[in-house]
Amino acid sequence: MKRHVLIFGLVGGLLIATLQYTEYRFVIIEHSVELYSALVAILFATFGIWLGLRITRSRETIRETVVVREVLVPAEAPALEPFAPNTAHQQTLGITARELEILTLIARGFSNREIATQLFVSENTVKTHCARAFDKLGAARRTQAVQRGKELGLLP
Amino acid sequence: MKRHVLIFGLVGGLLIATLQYTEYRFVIIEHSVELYSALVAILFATFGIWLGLRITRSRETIRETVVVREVLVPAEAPALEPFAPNTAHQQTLGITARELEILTLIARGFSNREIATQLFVSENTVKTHCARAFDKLGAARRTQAVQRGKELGLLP
DNA sequence: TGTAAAATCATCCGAAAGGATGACGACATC
DNA sequence: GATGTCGTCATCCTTTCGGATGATTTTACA
Repeated sequence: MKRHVLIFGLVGGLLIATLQYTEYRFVIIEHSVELYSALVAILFATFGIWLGLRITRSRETIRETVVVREVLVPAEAPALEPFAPNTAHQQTLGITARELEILTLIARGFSNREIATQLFVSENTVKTHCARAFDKLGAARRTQAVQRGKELGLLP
Repeated sequence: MKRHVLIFGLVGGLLIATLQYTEYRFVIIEHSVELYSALVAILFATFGIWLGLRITRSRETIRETVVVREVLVPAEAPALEPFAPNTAHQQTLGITARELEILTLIARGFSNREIATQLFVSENTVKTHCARAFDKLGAARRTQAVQRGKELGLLP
């Protein structure tokens, strides 16, 4: 904690030094004194805020060690339901069955190559389906496509 | 954190230096001081905002983990909204809070670059966190990591 | 005060993914 | 027979990811 005060003083001194050094030039430009003082004020204000945040931080971390260690069993075992994809959204978006099939495989974490192997098609085909599905979902990445798919109830 | 102070001082000094250097030109262009002051103000404002976000970030993440653990205490009632990640699995796998944070952003479909922007860190850092999280989860791809994370109750 | 864990950042390199585009055959429908 | 959709496959090119590795800084804790 001592270090912060030291840094504070150091920066302050440095600013004051530069202030003294550049003072004369600023006098030449009339009315720039107010500007300059405002700048310094802003500078010190932000720095002060920073310092305040910095100091108040270490106090809250102590609380963390107190609370920990409890629990288990979030109970996350949904029944084996066959999952019915939302065909309404699927059709309005124009997503074909094949594209949805590939989307589910993407959601399970398979790569394009693995998907191609599983479906007995070429990797290029998978990529084409991907591109079309992404376009229809408005997704730029497969993770985004998965997220959108789950939002729309297309994926389990 | 020392680096921030250094950057702070550096930017300040640089600005003052350029101020000195360009002073005469601004004298020639009469009364452009207002424009100049506005520019400097904007600069420092953005810098201050950046600094503030940068500083408060780590504190918020810490506070978040505290809240999460407090939520976990009533284990019998599976509350719907605030989603409590399974800390048991998280700790046995050695997944840190930061890694989990990045995992959730991955699950939401963000790219590494987007995540880096949101968290105010470099893309390289995000990639490092990714690599470690993937390793701990036994995942080779981000989609796979998301799938594993959901299986383990780490992600909503 | 020293240490260990965590977080940060970087570089190199190869693999994977994505965009754009064209093409071809099967099949259904009008 | 013309048209349209779907599935298939390809090439070229760019971007993104991921692995490996090393380094520094910050934080927590003993």
